[in-house]
Amino acid sequence: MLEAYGPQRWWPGDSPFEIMVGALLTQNTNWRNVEKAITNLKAADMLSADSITGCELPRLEALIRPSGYFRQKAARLQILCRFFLGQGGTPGLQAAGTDVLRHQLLALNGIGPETADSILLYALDRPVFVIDAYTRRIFSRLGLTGPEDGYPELQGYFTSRLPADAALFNEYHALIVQHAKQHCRVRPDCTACPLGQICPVSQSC
DNA sequence: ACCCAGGGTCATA
DNA sequence: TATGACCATGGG
Repeated sequence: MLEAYGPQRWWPGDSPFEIMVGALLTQNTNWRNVEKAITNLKAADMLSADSITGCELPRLEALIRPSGYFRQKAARLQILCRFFLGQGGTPGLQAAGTDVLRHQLLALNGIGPETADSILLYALDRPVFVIDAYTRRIFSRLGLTGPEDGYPELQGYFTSRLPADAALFNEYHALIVQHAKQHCRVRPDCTACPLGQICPVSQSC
C-alpha cells in the first residue's frame, strides 16, 4: 500500500487540538463533511477550546452542522474541550501517561476506543494502533482476523506483531483508510489493487 | 430513491 | 452480554 499510495502524512490538521476536534467530528462521517465543519469553525475564529466551551450550544451546532449528528457532537465537543482545558491544554496532554489518558478519554461521553486512540496516535504521537470499520472489514475479509473479534482483539493483532512505533502505526492506519477510499466502486481496476486480485474492501468486486 | 461515511450511547430482553 | 434504535449531513 505504501508503494501504491505513497506516504499519507496524517492526520490532516494543523495542530493537536484541531486533530482532536477532527477525530470527534469524523465519527461515522465522511471526512469531506468534517472539513466543512472545521472550515466553519476557523472562519468564525471558533477553533479553540476556550471559544468552544464558551459558545452557546445552538451557535456551535450551526457551525458544525455539515459534519452530521450536530446536536450530539456539539455537546460532546464541549465535554472534550472542558477536559482538554482541565488537563492543561496540549502541553498538559503531552505530559500525561498514555494509559491513564486513554482511560480518562474513554470515560468522557462521546469518546469511544477509536476516537480515543486517534487522539493518542495522531494528536499526541503515542504508539497506539487505531482500529476502524475499514480495518475490521479488510482484515476480516483477508482471513487474518475473525469477524467476531472486538476492538481489543483487532488492536492486539497489530500491536503483537509490530514494534510500538507511532510513525509506523500512523502510516499503516492512514494507508488502510486511503485504500478503502479508493475501493472498487470508485476505481474498478482490481488488478491494480495492492492488497490482491480479490478486493478486500468491496464484497461485489 | 438508496447506500454509505475514518462511531458511540442508551434502552431493552 | 447482545442486539437494535438513534443520532443527521452530504456525496456517489
